Amino acid sequence: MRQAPTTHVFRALADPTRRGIFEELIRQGEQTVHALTRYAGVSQPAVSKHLTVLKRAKLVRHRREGRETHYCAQPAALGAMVDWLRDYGAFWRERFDRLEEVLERMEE
Amino acid sequence: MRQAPTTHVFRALADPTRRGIFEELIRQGEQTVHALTRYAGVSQPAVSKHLTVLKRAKLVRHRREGRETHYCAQPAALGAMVDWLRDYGAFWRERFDRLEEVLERMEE
DNA sequence: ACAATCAATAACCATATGGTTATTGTTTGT
DNA sequence: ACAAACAATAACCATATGGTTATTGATTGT
Repeated sequence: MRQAPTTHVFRALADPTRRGIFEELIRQGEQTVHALTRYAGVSQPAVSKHLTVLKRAKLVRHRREGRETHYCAQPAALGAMVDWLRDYGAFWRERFDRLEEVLERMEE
Repeated sequence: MRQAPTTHVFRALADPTRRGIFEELIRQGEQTVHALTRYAGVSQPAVSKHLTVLKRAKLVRHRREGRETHYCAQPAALGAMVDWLRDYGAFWRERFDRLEEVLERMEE
């Protein structure tokens, strides 16, 4: 059974270790697998597998540079999630007000 | 290892069948397990288990009425996801513009 | 009273998942 | 040339997951 892209994104971010890796890439920018392994608290192969899952969801992109591989976040893939929330979550107010503030700050 | 509430929400919505049940509850409002089973395309026990997972994430609430149980969506639990997106997804523009449109329409 | 309906639980199963250690293939520094 | 470093892959393992059928408990209609 082929998975819809939305499901790929949701599933990829469902695991806390994997979400942590993605968050780290957002915060710190491009990182090598080595650096991410130091951060993640699991083995290097585990990190590589997580990165594969994130890559399948298009949440990360990689760039080879000699013996090291640099990964960076591609937050555009979060679009699927934002769209879904707009469709199914926007009925409910409040939290979106705070999001609106963020948007206003972004206008500056 | 205890799971953070954010992880509960992400995990609950990662499964397509479960997400479908939640979407149905958002769209159609309160439903009995029976009605959801007709919709979901899996067995009644499977639906019950999915509802348990959604309940753990506080995405649904239930109300007993005689022999039937009525479930309804609690979209407030999506707040965890919106917050997370604001923190890690808001760096990136475009899709948020469309979300902004939604917010503007909601002003009316 | 009793058959039927509804929903939860139990018991089970196959597969997916998240982790490990070991290995391999490159690339790099000396 | 060669040892070390980096990252991917292989092989493996325990447990979680998503499904099933069977059963149970409660409620309802006749």
